[in-house]
Amino acid sequence: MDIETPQDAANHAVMLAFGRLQGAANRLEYLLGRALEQECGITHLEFEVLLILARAGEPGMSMRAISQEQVLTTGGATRVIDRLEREGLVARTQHPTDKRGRLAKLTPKGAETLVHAANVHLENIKRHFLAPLPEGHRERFAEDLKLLSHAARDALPPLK
Amino acid sequence: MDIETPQDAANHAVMLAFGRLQGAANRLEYLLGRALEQECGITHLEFEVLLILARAGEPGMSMRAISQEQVLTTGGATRVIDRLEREGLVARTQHPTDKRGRLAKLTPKGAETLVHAANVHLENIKRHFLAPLPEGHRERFAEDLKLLSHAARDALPPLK
DNA sequence: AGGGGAAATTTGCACGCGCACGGGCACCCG
DNA sequence: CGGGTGCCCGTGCGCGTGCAAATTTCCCCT
Repeated sequence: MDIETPQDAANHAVMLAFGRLQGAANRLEYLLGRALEQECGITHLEFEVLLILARAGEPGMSMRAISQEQVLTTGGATRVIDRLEREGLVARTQHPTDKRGRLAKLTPKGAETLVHAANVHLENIKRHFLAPLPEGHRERFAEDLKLLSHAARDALPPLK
Repeated sequence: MDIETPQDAANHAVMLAFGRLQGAANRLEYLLGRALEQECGITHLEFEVLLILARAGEPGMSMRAISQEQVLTTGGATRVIDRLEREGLVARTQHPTDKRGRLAKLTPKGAETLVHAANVHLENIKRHFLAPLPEGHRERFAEDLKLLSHAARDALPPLK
């Protein structure tokens, strides 16, 4: 037991650092998410999913695979893809060999929307994510983020 | 315009880095949040609010001030404090001079819960947040997080 | 070949939060 | 000193997501 009083907790450097990770991520998500919604008509989550589908390329991706790229249950993935499909940004196809599975892939309209949104998003990332960091810190910061993100992925059991 | 194809977007280093910030934060929040819920009976947000109240100390904090420490509307703050009050972890008092305002402060039970939760949380932070980072990177990483968090706070207009 | 357990997706339910509005109060200006 | 403007808090509504059950299909073992 390291922490014995509320003040110990309140001023703990490590806990503060973790709080700032959450704080930075939450504020940036809100800030940049609003911009995407207003200028492109998609939420930040939907943008990230389009990005994932762009990486996946041709055969498409299963609901489960999508859910594991984000912090989502398969049910959550179903509904995100539902919305994107309704908007015509994504198309579902049957899995070629497994009739249980369905694959989601970008439509041309989805690709177009993604490109537009990415330019909007990138501008905001530069302003709010890159600019505050000292020039010489950015590369190592990104590298550490990668380590953290991968470690967290490995530690997180697949959501139902 | 920098990005012209979905592939440009999918492989853009800066966008990838931002995605990893979100990914790491979301996964860690889920992972550590579940632990807090199961072992301490409070959500991660509730924990962060207890921490904020511990820092605030005696007079207490207004709903608005709480909402601005997190990414919350005042309505959201009202409801978080409602739950914490129902659990006996927080007490509301009238603002001494302004009859519109109410102040929330930790109860002894809240302080006790906070200390317990902080120890649980800290253990998980060490394992999932500190451990994946190389020894020599941690200090600068925390420093950069602080820069980012503060910049984002300054850029984010107060939520209604 | 048949059967049972596992897997992929979808869906009803519950819950938390942003949003926007309403009531009450403070402050300032005339 | 009175009225208007604006702030603080609380609440109804809508939406998105986790959770868990149900359905369909697959796959392995006997």
